[in-house]
Amino acid sequence: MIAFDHHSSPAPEELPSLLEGLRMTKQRREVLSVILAERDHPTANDVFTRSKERMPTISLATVYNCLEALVSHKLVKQVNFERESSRYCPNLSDHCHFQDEKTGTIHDVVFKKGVKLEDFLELPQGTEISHLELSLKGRIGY
Amino acid sequence: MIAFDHHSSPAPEELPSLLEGLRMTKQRREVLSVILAERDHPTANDVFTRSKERMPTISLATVYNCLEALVSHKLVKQVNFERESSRYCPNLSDHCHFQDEKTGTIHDVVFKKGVKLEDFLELPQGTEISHLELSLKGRIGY
DNA sequence: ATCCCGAATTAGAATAATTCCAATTTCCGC
DNA sequence: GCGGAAATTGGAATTATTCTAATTCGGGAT
Repeated sequence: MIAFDHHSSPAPEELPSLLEGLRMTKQRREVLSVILAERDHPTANDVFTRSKERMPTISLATVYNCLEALVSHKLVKQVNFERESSRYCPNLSDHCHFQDEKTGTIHDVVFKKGVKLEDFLELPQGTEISHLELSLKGRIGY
Repeated sequence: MIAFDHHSSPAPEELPSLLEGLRMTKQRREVLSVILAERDHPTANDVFTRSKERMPTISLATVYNCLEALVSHKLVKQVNFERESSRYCPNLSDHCHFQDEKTGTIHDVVFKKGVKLEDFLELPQGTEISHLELSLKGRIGY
């Protein structure tokens, strides 16, 4: 459709390394599968609602716990727009997010092939970036 | 010191246009002066504390109101790091933020001269970006 | 298979940042 | 100086998230 929305889930062969040290409980599997099922960047509460359909006993606290476990094991990315509630994203490729102001929809936006931070930022040498989050808002040419 | 921390406040001649339609009450002036006084990216609560020294009757709600007025009139920028509380920044130049994980200190980081979004992002044509926020975390080569 | 123990889950309470509300107060234009 | 719209105020309300303490789960050792 549009150039947004390239998508990449973990290649099957790299899953084991990501799972290292993460006990894959049924709640975590459920939460992960909810996030993998659609790529619409659900909030914790969205995930909670969807998870309950197949696992009615799951609690919101558990959803938060699972999300934090999945994020810290890099199976899922956490996405923030200003002070809105966090959203979760199954696309593990290096990318950032664009929120359509008209609809609220969030689209993945990929970096151009090969660009490095130093190409567009005046970063003092020796700076090690451990985390980067780029969030855009605007309108699409409909 | 380091290449971070370029700083630019509004040029005196463009202030009038920014102030257009903004009633500069004494509370707003106080809040603005607190933010201008240091470039340490204070939170709303920091601003509240500092403002109270010279204006003991100011309320937290007013600080929030003033901040929102100043931000929407582009006299101040709002800075977000994940879900931390918002911080406020007097640097109006196009820039982004780096948080030193060791100290928590936030540094301004400028974009390389002349870079455009399309240079490093795969943006579908026709996309109009109205807001961009890039937040970095990491360590400085001390 | 059973026992043990640390880890995960749960419900609900607690916290923190921010926003809302309704009652003044301020202050600009007449 | 007066009227009215906008701003300020204190406190209550809201919202997302985290914490707590009790319970349950599940994998490894026996």
